[in-house]
Amino acid sequence: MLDIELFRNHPELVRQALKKRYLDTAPVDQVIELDIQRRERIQKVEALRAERNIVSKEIGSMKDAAKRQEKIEAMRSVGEAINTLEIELRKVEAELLDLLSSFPNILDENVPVGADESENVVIKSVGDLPEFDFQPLPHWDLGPSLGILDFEQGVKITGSRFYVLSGAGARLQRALIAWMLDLHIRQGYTEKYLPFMVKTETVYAAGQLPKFKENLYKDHEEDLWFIPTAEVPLTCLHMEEILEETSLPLHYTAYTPCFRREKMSAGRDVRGIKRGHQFDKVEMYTFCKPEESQAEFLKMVAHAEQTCALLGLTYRVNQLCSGDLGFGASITYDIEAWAPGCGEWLEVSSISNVTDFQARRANIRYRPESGGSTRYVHTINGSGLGLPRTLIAVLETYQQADGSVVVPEVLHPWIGSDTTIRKEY
RNA sequence: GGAGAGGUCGCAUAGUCUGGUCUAGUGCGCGCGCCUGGAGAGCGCGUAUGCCGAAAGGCAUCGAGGGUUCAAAUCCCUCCCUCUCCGCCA
Repeated sequence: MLDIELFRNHPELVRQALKKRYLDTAPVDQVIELDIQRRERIQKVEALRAERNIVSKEIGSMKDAAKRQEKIEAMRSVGEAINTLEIELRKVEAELLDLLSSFPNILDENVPVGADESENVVIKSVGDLPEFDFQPLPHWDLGPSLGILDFEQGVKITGSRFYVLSGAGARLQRALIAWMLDLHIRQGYTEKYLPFMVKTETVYAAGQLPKFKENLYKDHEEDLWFIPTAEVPLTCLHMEEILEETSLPLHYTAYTPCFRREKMSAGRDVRGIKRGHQFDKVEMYTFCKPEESQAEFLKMVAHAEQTCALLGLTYRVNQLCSGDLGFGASITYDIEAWAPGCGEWLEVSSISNVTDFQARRANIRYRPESGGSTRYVHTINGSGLGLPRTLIAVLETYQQADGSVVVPEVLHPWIGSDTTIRKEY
C-alpha cells in the first residue's frame, strides 16, 4: 500500500509510476477527493465527541436533577449525530482503503520502461550454453525413463498438473532443499519453519488479498488459506510490531511448499513440472532500514546467483521492465537457468525490493536509535530458488549420453554413495 | 470437543463485583537531571501507538468486533488467544 502523503504532496509521482506501468491515472484524483472527505468528517465527528466527553463529565457531578436531565437530553441528540457521522466516516474510510490498496508500488528510478516481458533487460549472463554430443532430453522424457518422475500417479491421486517424484528424484529434490537452506544460513539468514496455512488477516497484510484471491486455495471450514509462497508468513512474522533499529537488518530463509490455484492457460507450460498447483521453494527474506534496502536487494540477488553458480548451472539475470513488474515490487531481478533439454530459460528466482509497500500494510515499523517517530521498514523477498525448475535445470544439464544423470558435487553430502542417477530396474 | 481461569500503557501488577475524581494507579526496567572524587543509593522529571490540526490542542485504542448508556477497562452479546484439567490423537 502506498503512503497517503504521496497523494497529498506529490500526486505527480504516483501518476508517473502508473504511466510507466501502463495503467490508468484517474484513480489518483479519486484518492485525493476521498482523503478530503475523510478529513472533513473526522474533524466534525471529533469535535462532537470532544463536546460529549466534557458534558458527560459534568453530568456525573451535577446535583440539580432537572438541569442534569436537560444535559442528558442534549447529549442524546449529540450521540445520534455522532453515530450518523461515524457511519459515513467508516464508509469513506473503507472506500479510501480499498482504492489505496489497488495502487501498485512506485517504481525504482532504475527500472527500464517497457510494456511487457519482451522488453525485460538481460543484465548479466553466466556460463556458456552447454553442448552435448547427443540429443539432450527434456525432463518430461528423462524423468520417467529414469523412473524418478511419474506423471500418471500424480494425476491418479490428485489431478492434472500433479506429479510424483520417486527414488533418486525425490532424494535429489530433498538434497537441493537441504543444501540451499544450509547455503543461505552461511550467507547470514536465519532458518524458519513456518505454518503453511494462514488466516485471512495474514494474507491481506502480505498483499495477496484481495487482488490475488483467484490464485489461492482456501479451507472454507476453518477459514484458513494455503500459502502461495513463504513470503506471506515471513512478512507477517513481524506484523504489527515496532522493531529496534539495532535488530535490523533481519535475514530469514524458509523452505515451504507453495500452493497456487491459478488457472493454467491452455497449451502453455503444459508439459513437465515447470508449472504446477503445488511446488516447493526455498525463500529468502529481509527486513531493513529504507536507506539499506537497495544494497540489501543487490546482496540477495548475489545470494540467489550463488545458488545457480554453485550448482554449475548456466544462468542469466534479467531486470524486469516497468510493465512486467509485480504489484508490490519497486524493482525486480529474475534469475533464469538454462534447461538444455527443453531448450528454455526457466525462471528459478525472482528477487524484489518491495520498499515500504508491504510493511505499511502489515504495519511493521522500527524505532530509530536517535529517537523520533517510528518508520516503516523495507522488505525484500527472493526465491533461494524454486525447486521444480531447479530440478529441471539440474537434470537436463547433467544428463549423460547413456541416459543417466550425474549429481552436482555440492549435493553429494545429501545424496548418499551413489552420485549418478541411473534407471532403476 | 467439554469444564474452569485469564488477556490492562516494555515487563509485573491494581482497577472490573458497585459505570462518572481512571486524564488507567503502583513497582520494575529504560532515559535525562540533581547529588558524588567516581559509582551506588537517594531525590526530581520523563517514559505507548495512531489519527485530525498551521499551532494550541483534540480524538481513538485496556485481546478483537458489536451492543446498552449522557458516560464503558468496568454491564451485555459474538469471536480470537493463553493457561489448568478431561476427552481425542501423530
